[in-house]
Amino acid sequence: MVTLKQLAKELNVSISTVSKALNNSEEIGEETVRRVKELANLYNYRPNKVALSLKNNKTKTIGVIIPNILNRFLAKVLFGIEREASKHGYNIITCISNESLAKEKESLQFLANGSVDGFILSVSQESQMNNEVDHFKNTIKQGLPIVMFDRVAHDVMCDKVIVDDFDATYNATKSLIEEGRKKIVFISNINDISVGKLRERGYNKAILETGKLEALVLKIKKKDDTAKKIKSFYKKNKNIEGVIAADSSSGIIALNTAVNLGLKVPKDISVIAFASKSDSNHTIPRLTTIRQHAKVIGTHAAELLINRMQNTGVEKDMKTKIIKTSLIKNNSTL
Amino acid sequence: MVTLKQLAKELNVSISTVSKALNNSEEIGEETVRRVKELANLYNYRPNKVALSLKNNKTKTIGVIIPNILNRFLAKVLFGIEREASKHGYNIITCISNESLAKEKESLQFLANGSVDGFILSVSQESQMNNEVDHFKNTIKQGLPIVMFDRVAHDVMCDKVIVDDFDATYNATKSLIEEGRKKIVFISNINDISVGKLRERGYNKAILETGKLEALVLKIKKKDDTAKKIKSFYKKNKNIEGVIAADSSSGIIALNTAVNLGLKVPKDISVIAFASKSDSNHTIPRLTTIRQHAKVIGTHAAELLINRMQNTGVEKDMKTKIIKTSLIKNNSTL
DNA sequence: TTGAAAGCGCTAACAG
DNA sequence: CTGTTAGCGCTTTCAA
Repeated sequence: MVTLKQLAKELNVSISTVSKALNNSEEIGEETVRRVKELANLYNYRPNKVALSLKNNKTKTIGVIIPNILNRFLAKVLFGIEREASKHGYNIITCISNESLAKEKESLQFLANGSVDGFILSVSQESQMNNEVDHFKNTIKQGLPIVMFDRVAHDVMCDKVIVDDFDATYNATKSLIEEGRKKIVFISNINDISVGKLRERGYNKAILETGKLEALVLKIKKKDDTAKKIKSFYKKNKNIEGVIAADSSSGIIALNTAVNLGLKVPKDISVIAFASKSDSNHTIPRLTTIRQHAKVIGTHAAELLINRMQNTGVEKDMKTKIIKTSLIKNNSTL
Repeated sequence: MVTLKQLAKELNVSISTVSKALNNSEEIGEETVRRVKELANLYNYRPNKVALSLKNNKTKTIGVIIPNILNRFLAKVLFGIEREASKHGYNIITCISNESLAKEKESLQFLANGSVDGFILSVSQESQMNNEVDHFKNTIKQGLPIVMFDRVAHDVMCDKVIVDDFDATYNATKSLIEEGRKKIVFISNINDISVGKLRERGYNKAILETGKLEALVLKIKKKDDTAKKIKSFYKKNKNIEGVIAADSSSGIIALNTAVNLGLKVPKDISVIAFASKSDSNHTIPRLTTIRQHAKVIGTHAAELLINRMQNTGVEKDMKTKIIKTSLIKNNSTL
């Protein structure tokens, strides 16, 4: 990489002259500016980012810590973050916590040494289960803003972007009830994280409100064979007419298993799941989904953080944005 | 963030004393070391990463440029890269090219200003279609090593990690032939990228070798409705007995569509696809897959790059690692 | 119109 | 054993 020093030497002027010329300072003579720019172009000069960061005490870099990159929703949010950040001239450094509190802490520490100007993150499962939030609070105390999305820690004061999980399942369940479905089951493999619990509550409320239907919940553990579990559930509980799935995997498998057992979807049974467009393209009939608008969530998170970083913490009121889900009716519902 | 300066002031010693004490230099007195470390601990001192980068002229950061984070394979590779990099104390800065040449170039330029010590990337579709490689060559000429994975540019001299795409479909196709399948179709939605073409050739070779079977290729474009296209293909070409899919989406839809048309899988028709474990868990019967060991690819790519960066380009011979795929037989084949 | 110098935070050679 | 100084690449104030 060429430096100002080298350009200066070759042009027989001082470093500061070169710097000013490249930054279009009024101070420098027209001719000099021309010469400097010409040579800089020739050598494809780019100001050293590290030096600038040191000088300005900011890196124009965002640390993103996500629990699991293989989760399509989280990957999509990351996509949204990257796009928005990139638009504003920010880079993102990505760390994957793997749902582990230790890795989450470590990443936070590792980046809170001048590597980044702020964080966007979704809380790991382990942190949520242990209700551990000190590492977040410490980071914020150090002057590094955090924006949390989706799985947030409510007792940490920071900007947040969340989904209307409760309403989403409440409405989805009601829509099945309106179809005339009686035996509706809620299936989830994310019952130990905050959003999973909210989704279950939304379902429960809708069921309880009817005053006659009974709540049926099937919780799937990581180590379970989902297909087996759902199949045996269908066999034990005859005449299930509706499925609300808290995650795409459960939803897809619930649909396919129903078909496999000879049920007609949606004639005999309706299925709705939190899932993506591509998921619904992969089932026959196409899965009715609750869409979370992951990219939008990412965009908003990045926006909030960039604002916060630029207004150097002047506003102290923290915002929580709720991105409403949409119920996209495809062919797995009436 | 606390700096050496502040610690020095508070302790009434010089900055270099503090620095040396923290770095366990022999030069400093035991008592001083103790005092310094104590205060540093109290204030949770961390050496400023940016200052270190400037000083050492390296950032311990890897730039990763991937075409599409929503592609499960690529996301998995990213996971592998992150894990390996993290193990060696490296951070990763992620850019998403979105299959665009312009964005790829821009990301490369944007990071080649001291932000990163090297790159790991998979070539964007547009770059591959236009056979554009100058931006890679320039980056390497600037002294920044590149490791390419999966979609590589053969005429760029750099380390590479690839998959045995040709052999994978060749072997998969042969396994269907050995099952006694006659009408075997190759379905692909990635026909404009290098690996897609290799996969088609592997299939063709196996078919041609039989001397009697006929190659049948169904290419799907991004804008196509895959389900519709496959359905009408099945209807026009009666008695298809085997499917080799170059991508998971085509494979899943081919399987589901067959079932939907009343075919028995695998009795009437076998399906094999490049896909992940979770994909095969999402179909009934479970999809037989060609696994690419994406995480391993990521691990190797990171290893190669870290080696290259540490051996300051002494070895000039570039390595190409081939990660062999595995054919995992599930229930969509005999 | 140009240049010298200081400073961002750190390390390390050299001096005391 | 501790401190001074220079330097990484850059910007910016102040001096010429």
